[in-house]
Amino acid sequence: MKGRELLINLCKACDSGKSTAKLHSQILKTGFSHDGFLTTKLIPLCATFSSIEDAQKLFDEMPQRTVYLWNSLLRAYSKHKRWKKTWVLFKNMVSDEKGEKTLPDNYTLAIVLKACTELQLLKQGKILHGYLWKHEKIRLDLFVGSALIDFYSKCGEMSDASKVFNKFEKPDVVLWTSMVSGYEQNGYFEKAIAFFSRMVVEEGIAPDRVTLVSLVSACAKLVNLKLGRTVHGFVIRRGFENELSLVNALLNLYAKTDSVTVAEKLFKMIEGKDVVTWSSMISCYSHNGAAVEALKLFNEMINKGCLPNAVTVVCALQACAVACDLDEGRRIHELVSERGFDLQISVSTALIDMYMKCLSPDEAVNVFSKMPGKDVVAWVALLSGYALNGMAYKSIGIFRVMLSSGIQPDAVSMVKILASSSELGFFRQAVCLHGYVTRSGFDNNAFVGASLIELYSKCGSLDYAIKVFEGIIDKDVVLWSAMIAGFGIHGRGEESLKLFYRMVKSSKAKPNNVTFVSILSACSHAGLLSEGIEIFHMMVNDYGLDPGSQHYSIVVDLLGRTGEVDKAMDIINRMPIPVEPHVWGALLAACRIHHNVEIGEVAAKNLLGLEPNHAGYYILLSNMYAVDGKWGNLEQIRTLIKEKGLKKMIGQSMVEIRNEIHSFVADDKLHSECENIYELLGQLEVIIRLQL
DNA sequence: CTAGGGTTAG
Repeated sequence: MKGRELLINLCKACDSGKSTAKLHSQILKTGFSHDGFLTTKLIPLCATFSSIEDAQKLFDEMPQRTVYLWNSLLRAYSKHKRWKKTWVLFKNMVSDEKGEKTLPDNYTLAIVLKACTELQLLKQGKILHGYLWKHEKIRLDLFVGSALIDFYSKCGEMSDASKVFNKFEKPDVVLWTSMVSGYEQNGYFEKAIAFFSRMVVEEGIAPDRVTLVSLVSACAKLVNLKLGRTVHGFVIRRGFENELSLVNALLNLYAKTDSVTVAEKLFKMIEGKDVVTWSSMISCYSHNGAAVEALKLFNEMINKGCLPNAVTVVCALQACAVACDLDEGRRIHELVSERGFDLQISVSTALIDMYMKCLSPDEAVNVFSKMPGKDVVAWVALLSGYALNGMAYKSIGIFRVMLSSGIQPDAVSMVKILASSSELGFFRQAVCLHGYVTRSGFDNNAFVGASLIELYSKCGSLDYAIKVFEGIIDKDVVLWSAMIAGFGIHGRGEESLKLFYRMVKSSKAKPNNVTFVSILSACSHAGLLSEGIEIFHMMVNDYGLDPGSQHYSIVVDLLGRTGEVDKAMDIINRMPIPVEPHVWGALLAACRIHHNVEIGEVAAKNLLGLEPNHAGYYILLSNMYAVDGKWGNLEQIRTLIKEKGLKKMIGQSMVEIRNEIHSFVADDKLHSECENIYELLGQLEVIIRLQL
């Protein structure tokens, strides 16, 4: 064999840094160091086994630079995700400055378009696309095509992606898949599914594992369990059930469709679980309120030697928040700091949220203040957290600071600030925020509209809520639900019912689980027992909806308020789903009102078994004993609270004086103090909200 | 020499 051929064959055999270095020195010795073909082979080897700098050196030493040589270096940088460098290199390649302009080929364009995608260089990518008009051969290359489609879809330009796709007479499965996942990633889930069925039914193209991943993701986002299960069946028939990414996507589907038991079964069957598998299952538990299982799994994962990544800790922190488990949350915080995960905004934000939900706002603020870059999600976690901790008066100030630091709110953050303000109940602030919503063009968003309705309702201004509601012509189900709830919290159950039936009769919007929460609780607040029970039956029989534990707790509450404690107990005994704490809580509260210590103790026993660290429930129980004069039992409970070191949220009261809100820790003196201020200032409204 | 995909925070 000739020397050069031998070296080429040696390239193929290289599988380590050592063998690469050996080969390199051999090439130098035998005088082939300027051989273009050999160097093109050597560059990727160097980049993988040695360093990208060494690969660059090889390139720099070449007297002549062919398009192949450029491509190998470009690909090396792209493999190392050095996108900026890739882009700069490409510009050097095609620039005429030193008279060494090299024309890019289809390989070059696929790489560079990928760099544009990652760097979100929309304008530059479009220029490249324009360049292709004159180069049909490159343009119709399938690899360039998929890179272009991916570029447009990741820049959020699906119409352009579709234009590229349509230029291909015979798109292959990758091109079809790029479109399906493009629609999926841009939130057009139905379109993704429609595109998939066009591909399979009309074109007869067999989807591969990647296509199915995108399809399953679309099902998960649409919370479409039925279709998802069909796809799962298809996956098994095609023999893809060991494809990890695909199974992980299916696991996520079951997580998002509240099919915890199915998810558990699938999880146990998965061989070679990776960090995504574990994270998905942890997230599944957190998402479905099974925080204890989530944290158990998190520890099991670590014990089994699977290293959690930033996403995993976010899922675990969510579980801590759900479980109100401050200790575990702090432990994970330590782990996060050790690994340096807290540099990621999502992790720090999850920490803020966790501390807030565990009622430790100081620790949350501490995390927030240490964050180097704060995005809108972090700000909103902070301001919602304050509201959650009884300091809603701080939220609006934080919102202002956020705006002045140049962060643009999105629809979700508007919903959150409106919700935080509704905790406060200041009418004037509601009007201001309403103005902001209108000026910023958020008023066509159904969720924002619903939040406004809720805000006005909670500020005591049903008239304004109705105005917002009636002002929206195309009423979404969330708007109906919000308005029904609005009447409900004012005790105007009859009007809630009227509105509910108006919706059923005249609107295209169909009541969903949330609507039934609103109408049932409206009935409960107004004591409309028979009407409420009728609605509950309607939900099951006419709408085929499965009542969640929230619906059950309202029905228990409804029965409890009207004194039917035994019937409430009966309902709980016949529940087809696990009885969650708040259902027992509703029963306990009813027992307190109606002095039913016997059932009350049953409720309390179950309740404290499920949530042993919730101070509120102990207080409810102790109040029940107090009403009944069972001071011994009461003392026991109080001691228990002390022993466990349970935290009760600090009650705060607020006064608005000349547009500024002042807060006080609630005590007996406060009421007279507020009254004094009110008297002193006469025209000012005084709001006192004492919390348990 | 090359492509499309899975878990996360308000």
